[in-house]
Amino acid sequence: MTSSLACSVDPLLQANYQSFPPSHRCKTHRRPFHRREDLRRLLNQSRNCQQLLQIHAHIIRAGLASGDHADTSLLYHLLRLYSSFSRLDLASRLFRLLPNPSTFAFNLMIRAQTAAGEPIRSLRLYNRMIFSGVSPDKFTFPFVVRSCAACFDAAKGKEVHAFAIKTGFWRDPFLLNALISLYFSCGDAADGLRVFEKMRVRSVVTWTALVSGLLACGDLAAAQAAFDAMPERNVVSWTVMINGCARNGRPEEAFTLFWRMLKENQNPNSYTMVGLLIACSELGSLSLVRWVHDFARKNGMLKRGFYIGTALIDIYSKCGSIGEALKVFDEMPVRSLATWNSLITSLGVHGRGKEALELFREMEKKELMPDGITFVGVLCACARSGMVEEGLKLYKIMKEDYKIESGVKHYECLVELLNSVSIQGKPAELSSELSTSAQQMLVNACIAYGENKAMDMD
DNA sequence: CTAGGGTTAG
Repeated sequence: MTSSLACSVDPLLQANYQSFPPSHRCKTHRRPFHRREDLRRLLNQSRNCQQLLQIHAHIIRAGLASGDHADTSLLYHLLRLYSSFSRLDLASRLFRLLPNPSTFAFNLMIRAQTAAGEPIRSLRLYNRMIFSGVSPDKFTFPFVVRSCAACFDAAKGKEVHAFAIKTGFWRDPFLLNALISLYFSCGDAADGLRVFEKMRVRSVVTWTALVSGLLACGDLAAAQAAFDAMPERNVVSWTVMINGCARNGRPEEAFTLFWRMLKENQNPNSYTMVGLLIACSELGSLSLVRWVHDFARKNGMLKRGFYIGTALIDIYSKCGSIGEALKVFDEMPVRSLATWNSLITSLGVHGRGKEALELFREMEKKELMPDGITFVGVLCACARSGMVEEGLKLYKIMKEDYKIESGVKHYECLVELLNSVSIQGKPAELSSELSTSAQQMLVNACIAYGENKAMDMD
């Protein structure tokens, strides 16, 4: 029974087909599907990745995955669905097995790689596409330019730009808008502006890309002028401008823009709220944070997503209200790593080290991968709550178990840890306070920190 | 299958 699957190339899928419990397999499908229409219908109805894998197995069994009867449209459909479920791993496996990947297949993969935060792979794929003689189309170029932007590679962007001109896509608005963002985000304002000026039809998106680019270069005045000159504005344009003011030391203007936006009947969304919260942190006004929070709640923006919640935790804490930060965390429907990091850091800063560590443990239990920022949070929490031994133990865990490189921030926390020993009035002989291995680690850390500052403190 | 905008360390 395995033979028909075995020739089908991918052990993962073979194992997958076999791993379905017989009951499940039989209930939905008595026997493998052979008809393309059935398979297509199933693909259209699929709600999760498990189902996709199952259908994939059926496609293979029906002999439609390779050879003379390969049904490329089915496979491309499947490829699209894998990437829409953010399963880059499965998409790449499938992609590798396609006999002659079409432009469409390459486009899907190039886009999926960038979306997964792998812009370099995305660019490599583009190179391979060109090299193997598959012609790019109008979809390809915007994806590739966005990958260049993610790599801050303006030179590669120019190459792609040139090739797009050569192949006749020089006036594609999707490409040109992407190029504006690319050049500005690489600090190349002159080229960004040149693209903008050459465009004959400028959509809201084009204008917004310009405003956003000018803000990224810190040119608030030019951005403001461009914003005022826009023929029409939408939520994104307003949000970009609000965010830009908030991040460039003009929090009041961020709010002024927000009132204007409401007056012009533009509906703000969660992106807008985050911009306002950044402005709040600049203003340090707890009541204003509460107002924004309330506005977001009343407009149903807290029911999904984690950006507003994460920003709220950070800002409530910075405005002194750790209680409200905790409440936000508890009520969040979804959390990201940054959400956890934010609360851990907040608790630490507020001297509630024990709770910070509890939260860290809970995170580990949930098999959420901590990162360098998490450890800055826990180490700082330990330092401020005088938990020296725990701090050093965590530092060790960070390096040995999680293989996270320590950066300057981590060393700073270690120095603070050391300080906290003397703050507590225990004179600087760490010997009485720390285990031998802890002492050794501390010494090593201080040496690695590169200066004797740390040692001088005791 | 296309575009422009967001969270955490300091």
